[in-house]
Amino acid sequence: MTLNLSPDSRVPIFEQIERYWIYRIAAGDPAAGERIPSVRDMAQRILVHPNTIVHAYGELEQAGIIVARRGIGMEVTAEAPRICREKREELLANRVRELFAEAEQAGITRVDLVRLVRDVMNQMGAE
Amino acid sequence: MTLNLSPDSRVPIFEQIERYWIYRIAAGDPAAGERIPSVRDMAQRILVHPNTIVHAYGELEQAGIIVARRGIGMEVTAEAPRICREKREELLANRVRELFAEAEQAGITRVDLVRLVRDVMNQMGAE
DNA sequence: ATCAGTGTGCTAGGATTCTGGTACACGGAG
DNA sequence: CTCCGTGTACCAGAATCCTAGCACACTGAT
Repeated sequence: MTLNLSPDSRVPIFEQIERYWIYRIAAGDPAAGERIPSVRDMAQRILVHPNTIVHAYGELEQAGIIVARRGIGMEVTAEAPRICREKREELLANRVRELFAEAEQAGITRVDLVRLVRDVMNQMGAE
Repeated sequence: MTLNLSPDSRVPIFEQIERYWIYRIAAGDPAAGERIPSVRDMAQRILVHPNTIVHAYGELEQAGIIVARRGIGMEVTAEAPRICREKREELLANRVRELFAEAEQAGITRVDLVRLVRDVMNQMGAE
């Protein structure tokens, strides 16, 4: 799973970074007690200003997902896996809700929406 | 079909207005040759600054959906219905693609995604 | 003690979006 | 012609996001 930044996306970069770690921790890769890359390290990896990383990490810390250890790094908390799995569900559910809302405003019936979903799925390949 | 503005949404207000008319024209309500509300009238209706309406209408005009008639108003072009139906499909298809992309990044299998879609659908009621 | 690496705090500027206000040009009704 | 409603053009400010740079405080290894 790689972080693929979209600078032109409407979701801010700091939030793309935030989601990236939420999804990774939810998947169990950086487990509780382990650390995620330092602010400067992460900034250099993805070619983003350190302040943007600080912003993203600040959100994760406020959510209780990581804890800052001065001189050490950012450590994944014990509750992080549970929190991240919850947030993952919430994020995707919101996406689905947005899709339904858009379809409703567009006057598209659910049948046509299902057909559209199938078309897109086929178009993306059976991956 | 009512314009329900979301000022806190990530999609700019001018683009919400633009989509609103695309969906309405695609549905055939303001037919070709008819007019949509003037800049000032629309601004007063939805309590938004006229400049924001100008921005939205400018996008519609550049897409060939409306044509500005000075002293008269904004008139729906003959090609507008076709253009708007195409754009409607494109907008929704993009939403679906975004959902799949997000699910993939989150490490969610398609089976679980389908289950999530059903849950949200049931939660929204059988409307 | 010294040093490198870490998180933290601050100020500043550019880009985009929206709001606010003003002025000008065009067309139809009186 | 005069007036009103129309689209158009400009300038300015607030808010958010990102970039940029700098200084400071803390931790561990040397």
